Amino acid sequence: MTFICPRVPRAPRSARGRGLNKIKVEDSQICAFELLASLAGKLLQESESSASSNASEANDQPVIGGGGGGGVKFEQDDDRPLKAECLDHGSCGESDFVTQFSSPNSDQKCLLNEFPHAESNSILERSSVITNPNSSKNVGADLKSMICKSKNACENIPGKVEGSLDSRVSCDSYMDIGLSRQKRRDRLDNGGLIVDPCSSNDPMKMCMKFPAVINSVNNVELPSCRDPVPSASIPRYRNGTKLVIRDDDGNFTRCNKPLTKSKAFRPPQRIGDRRIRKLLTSKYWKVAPKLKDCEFSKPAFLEGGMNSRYLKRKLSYSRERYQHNTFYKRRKFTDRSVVVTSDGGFSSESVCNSPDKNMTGDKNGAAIMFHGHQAALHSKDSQVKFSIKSFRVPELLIEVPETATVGSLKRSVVEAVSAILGGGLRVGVLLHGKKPTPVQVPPSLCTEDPLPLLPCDTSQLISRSPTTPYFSSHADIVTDNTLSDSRALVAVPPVNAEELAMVPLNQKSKRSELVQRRTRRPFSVSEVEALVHAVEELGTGRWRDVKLCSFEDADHRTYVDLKDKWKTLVHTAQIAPQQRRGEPVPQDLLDRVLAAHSYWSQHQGKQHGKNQTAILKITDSHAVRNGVEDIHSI
DNA sequence: GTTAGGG
DNA sequence: CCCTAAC
Repeated sequence: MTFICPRVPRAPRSARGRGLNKIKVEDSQICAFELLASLAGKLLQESESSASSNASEANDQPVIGGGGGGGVKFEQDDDRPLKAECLDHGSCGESDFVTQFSSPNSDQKCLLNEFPHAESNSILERSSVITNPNSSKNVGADLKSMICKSKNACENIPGKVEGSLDSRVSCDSYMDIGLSRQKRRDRLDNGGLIVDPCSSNDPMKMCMKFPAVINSVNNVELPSCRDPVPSASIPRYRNGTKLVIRDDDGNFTRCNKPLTKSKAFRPPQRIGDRRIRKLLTSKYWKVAPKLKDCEFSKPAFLEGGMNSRYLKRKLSYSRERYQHNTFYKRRKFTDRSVVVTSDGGFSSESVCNSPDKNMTGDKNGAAIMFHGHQAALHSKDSQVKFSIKSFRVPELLIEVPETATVGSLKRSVVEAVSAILGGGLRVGVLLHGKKPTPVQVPPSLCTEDPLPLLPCDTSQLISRSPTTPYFSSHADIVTDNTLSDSRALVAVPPVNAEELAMVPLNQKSKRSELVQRRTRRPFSVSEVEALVHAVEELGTGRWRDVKLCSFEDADHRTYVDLKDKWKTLVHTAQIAPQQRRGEPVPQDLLDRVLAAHSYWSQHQGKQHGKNQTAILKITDSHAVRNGVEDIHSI
């Protein structure tokens, strides 16, 4: 899975910004998916294997993933006891599962971290579970795992885990995630647990297929939140990438610059609104060299809490038309900083809206949120839900114009990634070396075939869910314990409408998804009357004047709207009453519409003055009811 | 930025 | 209502 796009070399400022700049992100490539799959597999595995464990109050949000790697957080349901082996700790206060990924290059084996028993909380439990995948088939364990990007991670200390975790990703159609009883005490200097996506059996092969390899720099650490030895902990953000795009000047994408002022004379909103809206169009998404990101994004960024509509009005008398959805959506995008890192990592960090504010992502990996729902201990149903908060794209080349602005760069990245993932995401999980029953999840919004994101055999597809690079999408993996063969069921719950709206699933829907239509606001009779009157006076070719004349205060009516309405009015007046829909328009108004339409059609509509008088006459005459012909006679 | 039309 | 070509 290599995505090649133009790269933007980090050249001297002078050099950059000239000619066609290209951005290439390819360093420290990581197969986030592998990692994710591995984690998911572990989780599932754990579910199965874990025979008994006390549920822990997972108040803390354990975070997996060091600064460099994807963070995976496993948290246990408060409500539901986790059936796992607790190490004499009774209840585990937290289910922290910290994992670190080390550079795959160096070692393709999964390293097992050992956590002090005394201090380990749920981690120990989980570790034990992992260690003994086969120990129990009763999956009472209720795991709620969340991969979060957390700043708290820094506080976490890598712990040791008894047992070994072997996560491997097979090169064939699916990811093979398995747990190995064999303890691998290979530890990285960072002391993190290493999960190597690459199959230990055939590392080379793995690497070849998955260019993205975990760099040592990008190790994912799974520190134990309760690790007694803070010193062992590795700063999460050591290598963590806060995705922020900087321009050549080092300016961050988030712009504090206020929106440009609006014209004093004409309704200022036009400029801003139009511009904003245009920016949202595909054309601008591709390249918006001359547009300042700040112009449209700033409010969203800075005014995160503000009502988008309010912002617009405050900023530029914007019309509801553009403000509402546009800003809203943009804010959604912009709230998440996207960074193109020189080290090749593409990732995003999203503002986690979830209760867990500790969501942390690793630049190298994907952050996965696991929602564990464990049924009763005796329940046969065990569910593990996870959502991908972010993940890394091994290679992404984006071509941008030299004049590209920060905003355009960001959009380009988003677009490119969206294109890559637009078709959906395939995730294969293999538990205990068993091939899960392929489960196809109808992509809720995908209309196109998914792009072969992974060199996997589609036959092994067990999960296919629409997702996006950094915008949270939720795919729930449900493990049905009733299935002895470790079949993993993947359920894709309805996605939040807003999320969907902001997540382009494919090229085709991208535009439509990006810009939401304004809410429909049918013209009232009074509005129609005002419109008719204005057109009678001004003609049909001066919509801006019509707007200013009769709808100046109606921010939600643009002159284009008025023009459109007139068009529909004319049509309405020409069809049989039975065919008309919506709020009935008084026939007299429709007659006036026809009259004016006919008149201005004959008079090219732009002159008024004398014509205005004429139209007034027309409307007052009975000729109106007799159709166009009568008007001509006038 | 507006206008005019198709979608 | 949206999108855009053409002004």
